Amino acid sequence: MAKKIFVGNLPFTTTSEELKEVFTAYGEVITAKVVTDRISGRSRGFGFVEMEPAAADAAIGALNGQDLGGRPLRVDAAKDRPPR
DNA sequence: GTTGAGCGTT
Repeated sequence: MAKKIFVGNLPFTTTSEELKEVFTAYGEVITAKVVTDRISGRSRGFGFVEMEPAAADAAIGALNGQDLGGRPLRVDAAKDRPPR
């Protein structure tokens, strides 16, 4: 199983393809998904990326705190679907 | 046509 990465603070126009493109540049992206609000059907402005541990570490170290869309991108290790 | 802390569906 690969490592999960939490990606936040991204523009509302960002899609899963964009997220995958950005993360695939640092390693093999297993799955990339942007979380959209199921209640209203709009993007929540954050998503999840699954990659290998080495690639995930490289992507986190490279994209965490970086500027994307004019805002500091937030990249960190994600939790395993915690209950709200 | 709007918004801005956070951890997602099968």
